[in-house]
Amino acid sequence: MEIADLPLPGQLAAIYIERGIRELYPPQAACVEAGLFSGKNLLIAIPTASGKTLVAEMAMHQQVAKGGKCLYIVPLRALASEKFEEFSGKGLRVSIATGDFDRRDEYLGRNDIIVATSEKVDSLLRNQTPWLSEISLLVLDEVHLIDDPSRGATLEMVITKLRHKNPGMQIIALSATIGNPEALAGWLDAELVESDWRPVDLREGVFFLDSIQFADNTIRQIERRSKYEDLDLVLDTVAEGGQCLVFVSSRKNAEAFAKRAASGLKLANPILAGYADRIRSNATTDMGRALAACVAAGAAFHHAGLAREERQSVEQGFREGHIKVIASTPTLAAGLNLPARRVIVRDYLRFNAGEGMVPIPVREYRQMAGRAGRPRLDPYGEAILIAKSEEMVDELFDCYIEAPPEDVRSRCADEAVLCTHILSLIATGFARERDEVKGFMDGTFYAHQGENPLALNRVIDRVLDFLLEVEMVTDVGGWLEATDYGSLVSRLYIDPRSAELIVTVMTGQKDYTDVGLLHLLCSTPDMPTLYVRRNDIHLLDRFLTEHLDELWLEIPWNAGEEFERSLKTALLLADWVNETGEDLICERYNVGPGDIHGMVESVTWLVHAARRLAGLFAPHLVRPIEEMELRVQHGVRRELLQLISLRGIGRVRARRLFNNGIDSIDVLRAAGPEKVGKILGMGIAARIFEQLEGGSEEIKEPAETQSTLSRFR
DNA sequence: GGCACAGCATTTTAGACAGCATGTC
DNA sequence: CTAAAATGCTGTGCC
Repeated sequence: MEIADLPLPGQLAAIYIERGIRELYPPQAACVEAGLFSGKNLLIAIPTASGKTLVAEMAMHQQVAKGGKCLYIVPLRALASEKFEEFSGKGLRVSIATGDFDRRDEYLGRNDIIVATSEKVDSLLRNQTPWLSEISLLVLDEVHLIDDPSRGATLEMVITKLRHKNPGMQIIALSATIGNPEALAGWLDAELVESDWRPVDLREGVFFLDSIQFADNTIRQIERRSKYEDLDLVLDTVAEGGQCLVFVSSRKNAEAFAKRAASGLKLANPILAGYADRIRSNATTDMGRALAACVAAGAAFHHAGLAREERQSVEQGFREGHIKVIASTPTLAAGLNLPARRVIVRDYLRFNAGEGMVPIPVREYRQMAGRAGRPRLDPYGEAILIAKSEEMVDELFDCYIEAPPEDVRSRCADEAVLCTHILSLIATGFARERDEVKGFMDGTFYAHQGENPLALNRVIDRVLDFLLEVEMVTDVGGWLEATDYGSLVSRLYIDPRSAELIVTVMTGQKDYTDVGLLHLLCSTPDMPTLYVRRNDIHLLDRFLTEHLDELWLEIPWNAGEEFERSLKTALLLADWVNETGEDLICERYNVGPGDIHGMVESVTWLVHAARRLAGLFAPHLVRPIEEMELRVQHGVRRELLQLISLRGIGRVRARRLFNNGIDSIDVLRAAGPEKVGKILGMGIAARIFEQLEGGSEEIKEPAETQSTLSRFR
């Protein structure tokens, strides 16, 4: 099927042809035949990298040409920016909406295509964003994530809500290969397009000792080049001019493998040295320096502990072909499009709390294997599992290569997850009575799958009882309505159980303490907490003996792991707002810069929520929490709050000014550009003074921010 | 006494969404 | 309250 024959707006067809895309891949053509351009809903279950995005893009352009508006939902923020880039510059107005990056809502609605995470869309729905009802085409990237235990329900609810709102809307759902695509297609009233066609051949096999046995029964001997078999597999690919992606089960494994690979490869060239220098010069931790050393030799590791720049360097270095191997935790499995000639799944077991080492799902193996083979660059892709014993060879064939992927199933019936969604249903008027809530749930995938409806009803009743009891919802003669409290919680996008904990503790609290607040927030189900190691117990004990009275929450008599985790996390954050160096924090808590960033991000969101809740229930705490909100955002002590209100001044520069006797904006102004220039450099000083000239009303004084109460209603 | 090392005991274990209003070194 | 792999620790044997 030729591009030129499709009903595409002229410019898009021209762009495709200019880029060498003249003909559709067979699965893409199948989508057209299934009714892509005639408004049919489609569920497209085909392998990664076989052109799903293009299908969606064509439909979006056609839809916009008809005067429609498109919403493209992705599971990851990184994916949102990847898609945003891809859709931009093709004649349509494209925008991105994620928690960390978006344009203002009113402008968002003026775009033709909006790329957003499912949580962001949920949040927009909760805030009654008007343009959502104009959406005429909904694209769901990676719909199989509806099966994700923690986030799947959000996606399912968002889909259900949007369909409820816009009954005529076209849906294009993109999915990895799954076991029960018919069920999902049935729910979405969609035509199913299924295929295992790939633009690059994929050869799957199992490696044991010194040879790979492929699924087509061929065998490939791997030359012994090192004393590690898994490394030989890498060196073999590199010797042939390919790149490798190695999936392992833990960060430690990833780092260890990268180091081994580095010493096995021993590459050295100016480009790699350049990457290594870039990483090393920004590195504040041992981990960063280790990464730089690996990269210098052509290897790298990749996991969530890396700083953003480190991650980007690694990805870029690999994409450009200089870095030959990345040893990665699952970060790279589902995220960015980073293909390699050979994918090695070294660890097929992964630790799971409560279950021990569990085999990873087939779907995840497929996801990783799908990374093998770069279209147009590699002659073929290889996905290799590593067997640890002779018997495992056959077993790996049976359990992964030949195994059908798992079914997806709804995660809606989970009480904890449902709590937040039912509150939002009521707060936004989707449901006003108990039966309407249940009626709404009839539109979910859960109901479609015919899973026990009574069980769901029981959960709904329990959740509603909880929401009534904590007064987030009122029931006047069967008429359900969110209270101011409930409506705020829904819009803040926090778990009602978190809100309730925060509120009960805050209202019984007279004196504000930093640790009290931080520990409270870390005890909330919305806060991811750190793993507590044996050694940390000393740290925690020492803190408790000295600062016990500062905690807001009582130590439970049977203080267990949960308590220790929240306390450790709170201590890390307390260090952060006391300007403890990043390197020290990393060492003390055994985390990477990326972890710090993640935790700061989460707690900033929760401090904000706590401040708004304090506005309703504990006005005396608003001011100090407001202060903490800024401190946690910037990682500074109280004394720097004035300085960081200036643009261009962050944690480090503010501290430098302060230590040079400049402790306020007035003093800064009096000091003059020369003195400030000596401390921070002339360029920055100039920018600061330009800002000061520009009128002081632009500078937000932390002490003057408007009261929270007036903002609420 | 000091060292190497086997063998046993203990420790550790992936990821990443959301508010709000604009900018770090 | 999982189980595999990495790490830590103890004790033995040897010089």
